[in-house]
Amino acid sequence: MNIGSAAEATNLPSKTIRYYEDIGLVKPGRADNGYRDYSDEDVHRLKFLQRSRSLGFTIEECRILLSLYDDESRASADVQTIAQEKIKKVDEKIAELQSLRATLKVLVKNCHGDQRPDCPILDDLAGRKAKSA
Amino acid sequence: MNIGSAAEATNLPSKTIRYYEDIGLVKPGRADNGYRDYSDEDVHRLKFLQRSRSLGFTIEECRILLSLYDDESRASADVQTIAQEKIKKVDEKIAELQSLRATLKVLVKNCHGDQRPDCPILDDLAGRKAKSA
DNA sequence: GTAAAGCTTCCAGTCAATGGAAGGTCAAGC
DNA sequence: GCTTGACCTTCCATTGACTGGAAGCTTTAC
Repeated sequence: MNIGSAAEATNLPSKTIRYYEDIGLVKPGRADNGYRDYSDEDVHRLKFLQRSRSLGFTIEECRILLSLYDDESRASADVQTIAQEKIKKVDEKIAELQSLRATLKVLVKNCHGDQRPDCPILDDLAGRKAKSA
Repeated sequence: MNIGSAAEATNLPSKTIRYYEDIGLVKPGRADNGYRDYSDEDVHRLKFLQRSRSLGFTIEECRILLSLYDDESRASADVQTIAQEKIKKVDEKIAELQSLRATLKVLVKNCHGDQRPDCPILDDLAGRKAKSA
């Protein structure tokens, strides 16, 4: 299977697939004409990568997950630990964004949003104390 | 004021402050010895940048906000629009992370997390259908 | 035969810094 | 006066995970 078909099958851009090869995540064979040739197994690994990347695992985490996937004797607990750590990180990120959102909301609410040049958002960014709304 | 003091005053690393100068966001003067010399106004701009970056505005958005800040005749509505767009992006990101989190939770829940080699998380990543928990 | 699509490699750029090397300057202590 | 260390300078490389583009093959379609 050529890279274009692999790209279609995995929903990954060809560029990304070549990049994954560059960093050693997949090792497709080569056809006589020099084109990359993806086996079903290669495509499977690419799908694995697509799914785990879309779940927010970093490339290095994906590398570990793949090696655990390859390791017939791995402990299921090892994988669970990685996933749990990822959930924790996601939770932290969500909390951070929510706090950010709250601050932005306050700023927008206090801003009259018309053609006048005075703007409470800029005042806040500049560190000036805003009048209470 | 030397860069170290400016860094302390703004809670930004010196490296970052030099970078902001590189990309034209602040233009400190120079002392006779070649050291950067930050005026109160410079420090003020740096604080503005620190605050707006920490609120999730990109560098380019900060550049626009600063130019609006400099522009005595700007309309408050322009700033409000930028902030509202940012809120929308933050909302999208939060929703995405929450969906991600839900998926990870399901995976972890279905995983027995012991020393056995079979692992529903890897099965899912590999695209195999998991047995319902 | 020729044009387009698809493949190859290689290099540069993205974003927002961050790290480090090589070297100049300054203040304190002896 | 000398040394030590902190602080400053510039410049270049690296991060993460791709993405874009150029130059040049091969294959496919008509």
